[in-house]
Amino acid sequence: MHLSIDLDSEVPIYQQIRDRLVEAVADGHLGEGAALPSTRQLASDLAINFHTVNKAYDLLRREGVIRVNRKSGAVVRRDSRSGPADPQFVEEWQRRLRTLLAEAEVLGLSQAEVIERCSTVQRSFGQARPDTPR
Amino acid sequence: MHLSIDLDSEVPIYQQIRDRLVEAVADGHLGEGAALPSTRQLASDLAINFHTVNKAYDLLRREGVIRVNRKSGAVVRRDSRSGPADPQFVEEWQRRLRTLLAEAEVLGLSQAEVIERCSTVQRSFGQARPDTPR
Amino acid sequence: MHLSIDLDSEVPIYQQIRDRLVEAVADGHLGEGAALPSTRQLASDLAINFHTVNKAYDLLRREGVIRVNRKSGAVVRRDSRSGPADPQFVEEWQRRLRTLLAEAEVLGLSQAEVIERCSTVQRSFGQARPDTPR
Amino acid sequence: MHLSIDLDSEVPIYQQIRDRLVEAVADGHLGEGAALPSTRQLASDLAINFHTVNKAYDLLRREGVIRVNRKSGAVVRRDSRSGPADPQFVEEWQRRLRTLLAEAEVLGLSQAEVIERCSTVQRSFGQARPDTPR
DNA sequence: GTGGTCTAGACCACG
DNA sequence: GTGGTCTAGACCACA
Repeated sequence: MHLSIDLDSEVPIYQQIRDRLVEAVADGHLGEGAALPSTRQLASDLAINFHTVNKAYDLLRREGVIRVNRKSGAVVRRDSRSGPADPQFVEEWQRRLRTLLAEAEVLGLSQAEVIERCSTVQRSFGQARPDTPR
Repeated sequence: MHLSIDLDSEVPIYQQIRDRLVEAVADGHLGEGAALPSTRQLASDLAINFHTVNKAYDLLRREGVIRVNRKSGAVVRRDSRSGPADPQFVEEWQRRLRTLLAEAEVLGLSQAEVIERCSTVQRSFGQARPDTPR
Repeated sequence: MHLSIDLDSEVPIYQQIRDRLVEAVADGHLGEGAALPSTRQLASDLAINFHTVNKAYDLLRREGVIRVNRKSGAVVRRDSRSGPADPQFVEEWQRRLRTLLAEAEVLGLSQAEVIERCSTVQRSFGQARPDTPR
Repeated sequence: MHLSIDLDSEVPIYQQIRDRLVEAVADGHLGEGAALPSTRQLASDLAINFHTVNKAYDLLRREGVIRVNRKSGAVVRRDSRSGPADPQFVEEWQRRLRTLLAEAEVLGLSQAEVIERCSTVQRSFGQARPDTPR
């Protein structure tokens, strides 16, 4: 398991870990039931402190993405086939979508181009998991 | 000019101000050349420190969204008709898009529904500025 | 004997076993003198390590709920008809009661509703053991 | 603000802090809007590390009991007059109630005595806030 | 001055 | 061997 983390980014490291793992679940590299590396292992790989990884995992656990088991470590609990999640999360997600699309407008990206980029990203999610009907 | 700010959000206030203003530009409430309220005025309206507003304006300036002039105050420099912006910004935007779409997958939103939501938001941007050709 | 255990709960498994067994004694499914399953049997049923079951039984033994005998296994030592227990246990129990009731207040449950819920649970305890005078 | 914490308890310190604060909210010592001491201040008072207090506050924040503001610190967000909370929390609360009442049975407390103890505790909650109708 | 992040290391609980 | 807790201290972001 390799995650590309930027130690100099203004985005907190634990948040980057969380984001990369969510992406890995979305694109099918980590399916439901897949085991994540142990906190200390991943911390060692990324050359960071294990508490930072711990915080990322804890965040994912609270979001319902993984479950953490003292014995077997962290395991993916829900992926794109797990059905709808908490409406509250969806609402919050929608707010961020609005902001991101507003930024695209100001950046001068046309609405059609934005939709095209969305579709491209979505297709990349399907690739590692081609058997899933949509 | 009214901006809805949540003082208890985990999102920094200056970031919220920046986000709301970007949205105002995107939906046409603030077109190119439009004047933003003075920092002290806005700070007073929102009952916050004017340094916080200053920080938001400075962020928008560095992003190329507004132009700040000592005597005429802050003015919108670019809106959705201003043509393409710095490719570096676009690249960074694309990364955040990928993360946001990955979250949607994990939340269980179908790809079609996500595209639909994007389109809906984009249409809401067009409404206050119907004269803009696309 | 079937106990519902959640392997992913934040509550330790041995604690869950202990809790379920205490509830089984309270609701009359396990009366004074009743034999508990052997540690290896129960561990096999729950698909967990038998050391974990051992730990639960040891906890119950120290609490005075069961008696453990090398050849006859674990037997219920006291149930609701056994008379008052160690005042120290009662005192500690009372502290936890206070915390739990405080949580109910903060959750917005009315005091009357809380009492009602208590009574309902207590009635469920009486059902499997209707002969006990109160 | 003084909280009685047992450093030698098997209950984690951050959990004890959380429990004591919930009780303080329930009994009216901390009403809605009341300010909690700063994390570092409370840590100093209790002679513990501020990270431990931090964790307690974070827990309360996630439970919806307090809100945390970079400027003004932690403030009580909901007390017993705030109306019903998340049904999921209530359900989890009910499970713990069942376990606690089962323990009372096994301890030899009569059902009537348990109800009496509940009522006594509840009356103590009303004392510091006598104006609240129930 | 407030909380948030990250590091570092020790010790414990769990299974 | 896994995660959880606590301590300790540095540095930064926010308002």
